[in-house]
Amino acid sequence: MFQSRTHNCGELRMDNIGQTVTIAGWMENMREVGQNFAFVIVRDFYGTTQVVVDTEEMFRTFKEINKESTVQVTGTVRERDSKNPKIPTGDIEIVPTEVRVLGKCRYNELPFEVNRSREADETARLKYRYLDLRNPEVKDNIVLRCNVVAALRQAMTEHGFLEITTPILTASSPEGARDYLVPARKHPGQFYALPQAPQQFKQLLMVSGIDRYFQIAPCFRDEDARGDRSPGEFYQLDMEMAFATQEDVFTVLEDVLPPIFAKYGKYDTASEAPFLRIPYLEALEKYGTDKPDLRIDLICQDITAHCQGTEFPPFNEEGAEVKAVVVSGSKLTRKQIDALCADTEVQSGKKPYWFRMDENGELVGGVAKFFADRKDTITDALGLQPDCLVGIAVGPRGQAQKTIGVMRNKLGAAVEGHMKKEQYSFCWIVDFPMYEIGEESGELEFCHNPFSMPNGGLETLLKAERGEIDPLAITADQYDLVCNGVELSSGAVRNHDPEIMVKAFEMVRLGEEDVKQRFPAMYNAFCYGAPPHAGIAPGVDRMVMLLAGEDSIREVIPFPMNKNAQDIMMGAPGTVDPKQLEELHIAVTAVEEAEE
RNA sequence: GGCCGAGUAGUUCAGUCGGUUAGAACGCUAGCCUGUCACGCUAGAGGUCGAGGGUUCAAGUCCCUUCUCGGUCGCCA
Repeated sequence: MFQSRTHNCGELRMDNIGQTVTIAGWMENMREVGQNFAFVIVRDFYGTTQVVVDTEEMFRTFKEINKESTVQVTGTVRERDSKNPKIPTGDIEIVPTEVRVLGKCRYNELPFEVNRSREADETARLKYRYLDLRNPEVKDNIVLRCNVVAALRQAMTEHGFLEITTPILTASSPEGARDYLVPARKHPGQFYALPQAPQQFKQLLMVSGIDRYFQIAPCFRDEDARGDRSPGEFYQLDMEMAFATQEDVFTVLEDVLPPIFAKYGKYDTASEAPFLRIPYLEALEKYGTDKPDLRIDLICQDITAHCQGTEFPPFNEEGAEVKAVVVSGSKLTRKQIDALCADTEVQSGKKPYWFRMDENGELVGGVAKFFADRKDTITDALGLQPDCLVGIAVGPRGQAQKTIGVMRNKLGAAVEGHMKKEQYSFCWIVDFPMYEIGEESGELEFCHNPFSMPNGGLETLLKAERGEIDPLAITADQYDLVCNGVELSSGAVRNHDPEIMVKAFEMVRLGEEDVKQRFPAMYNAFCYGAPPHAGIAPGVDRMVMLLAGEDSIREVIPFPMNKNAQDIMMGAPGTVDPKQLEELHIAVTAVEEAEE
């Protein structure tokens, strides 16, 4: 029979010497170092403890047990002959008197070695996630996640926020990502949708008089995965404040996040409150992206004016802008530069160019010859010194910015001394435009979401309507929190006025009926007296990923799905019993047909 | 959906110009070893080279098709 443990595998010390103890855990290893003499390592959540085997009977007992079986060991604690300072329990060992197998591991060969699971094929890790999680390095990320979530809860509660859960089965939202749908048994042909975010509910809570709301909220979006984006589902620290401005929201996060990053982060936090605020357009111009990695000290520049009249055709294309990023002290070889340019082209969709100033102050390599007739001007404009490498992007503004932004990241990481990798650098991106010209439609569309309050309110929209200002110049108090080039969070001061909401929709050729139809609950609620309100929703998974210093978001999710949104451990998604489909009034078209 | 990369022993990988019996490390099995801690030493077992087709006297290697996984772009209010 299984008895209670007296100790876990991480706590025995010199003080326990002489005591009779019972531990339990997984048999990690058996090192046979002599005839009928061996060391057995037992591992549990808390650590590992060494059991010394020095009788023929015990040796035979342990030798029959497959690694990774669970065992219970009762014995006496004694001081080790040779101690191991690398292990917390390294001063002691247990001389066993009784050993019991609690859960047999039936296989003497595992899909991977537990302690080296991070090197194993990801598919195998995900299929045998329970083995993967036995690896302390893997488990620690999940423990970190628990600690971070607990700290977030505590901090938000201390700031007067109430944690309120909102429905998981709700209505499909007409905007945004693809929905996950759930058939409604009692309503043939109708569907619930899993929430992409609790956006509308939290705004309704504001109208309800809840002053400060938060939730560690599950969000569901049926979009493709990325390294930093889990397919299907993820968690946000969703929050909203009534009678609040953008600054009020910033103050809360600048108060809540830094201590958590300081306590649980792998690196130091470089940013102090208030975090740097960068207007959206300035971010695009200086960093080539709206999620700049401020650990890199490079700034992009526009050199369009200096490229007029060059012999290089791309510089002279209609509407082309030329952007440059200069990195000093470059020792990159021609081969390295080419590889870097190729990577940039893959990621930005546009080939970048380059030239450099050599150690003698001559412009050489790449497109250098096109600048030969204006060497002094360009040297002056870019502040070139010997051993400077210049990355160049050409194209319509957006394309050129994107390309130079990718180039900036790559050069910053590749050239010594331009990136402080081991720190957290925060910034707010502010003043997002309210509208943009849609690439497909060619007409005015909402740039991000339609819930934001345009700066200047109704008056601004009316001016735009009268043609007094460019609608593209209208900004919103909409903001992103960025850390190390990762978009941690997006938020806004919301539009709480039905009249302004309708007007905002009219700008994109929609009207009152569209607002009512798409957001009936919110529109109705706002007609009953809504407070001005603002909020934000930092991604929990991404935050933990940054804190853990991981590049893949799957390392901080307990049971992640693979790239194709499959849980190969559980077999999801999978087919279901025809009877279930019948109850749900669902007919499945032949898959082949669906794929045609 | 596009592009790039990968798929060879239980695992991680190597495999030259197409050429004899497809190798290494870890793991596994057996033996040796009384202070190991990534224990060490000796020996052994273990392969549908992702799948299908083709070229060839001969294919892990070349060609075509296809599947799977990863990265990336699209997408992600």
